[in-house]
Amino acid sequence: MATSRPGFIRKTKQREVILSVLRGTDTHPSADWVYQEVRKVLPNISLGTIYRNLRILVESGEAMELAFGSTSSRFDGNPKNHYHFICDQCGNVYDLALPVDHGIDKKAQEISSHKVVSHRLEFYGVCNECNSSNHTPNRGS
Amino acid sequence: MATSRPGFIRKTKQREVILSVLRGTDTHPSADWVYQEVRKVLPNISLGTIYRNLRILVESGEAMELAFGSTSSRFDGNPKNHYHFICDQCGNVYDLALPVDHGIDKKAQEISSHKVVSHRLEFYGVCNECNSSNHTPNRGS
DNA sequence: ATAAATGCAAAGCATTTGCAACCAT
DNA sequence: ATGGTTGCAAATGCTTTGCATTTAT
Repeated sequence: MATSRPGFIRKTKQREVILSVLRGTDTHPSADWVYQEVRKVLPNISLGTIYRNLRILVESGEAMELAFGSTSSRFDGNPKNHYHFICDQCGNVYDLALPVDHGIDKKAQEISSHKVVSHRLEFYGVCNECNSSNHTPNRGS
Repeated sequence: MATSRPGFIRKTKQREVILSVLRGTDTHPSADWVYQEVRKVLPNISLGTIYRNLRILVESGEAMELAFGSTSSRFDGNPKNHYHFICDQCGNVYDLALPVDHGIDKKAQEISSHKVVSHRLEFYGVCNECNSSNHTPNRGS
């Protein structure tokens, strides 16, 4: 009789594909981008399922949710803390190889008296790509 | 004839009050909170005007927009860069007196090859207030 | 067999926008 | 007088949710 336990999370094709899509890119995609990708494999999947599973993945620590402007969230298949660079011009998000500074949490805790357990650090500016296209001299026109 | 210049931003009672409300609090309020406050002074103001003006203030550098979770944006009347602490439990946002590390932008630029111009740093954990209510021993029940 | 998960569509919310009236310049 | 600004309401866009059905266990 103990064939099912309440609170158990089943393994489904949908969640499997969603996670693999997320792991297979470094573009920090939106839910909709994931949707379009997953649809290539599972044409009948619904957006609702994408959102539900992204949430499950984030809550179980297998993925990370990134919220920048007031626009849509982006997701990262790499769950361990790392820093990002966001291009002010094209909006692309890049991973940074900068080592994570764990000491800073302690420092913040000392001066604030709150219990600090983590931090999030993002850099802004103009990315490589945008920068080079801007500098392209436009002879003509 | 030169009585009006295109692109000029007029001074209005509405924007004035919005900015003063924003400057008058350290709670990093949402647009709706600002709306409710401003309404006490200007009962006929509309939410749309709040949003339009918050945007103008942010773009002109007089305020700052903070986006954390996928919920609503919060605004900060202090436009110069400083760090925040967000309580995972109650969601409150606090300013931190931690000095801003400008050198870190340079470091990020070196290892990334992007043009880094600024950064944003947020700490997470449990705030003072939540922490003490949690630790209150519950004798009885 | 059973409850978790899905697909679908409707609902929810924060934010934006079109437009006629209004008002600062 | 002119065009930026407002209030209002409708529209948008992302995300969530209710429900009947399907599916993993």
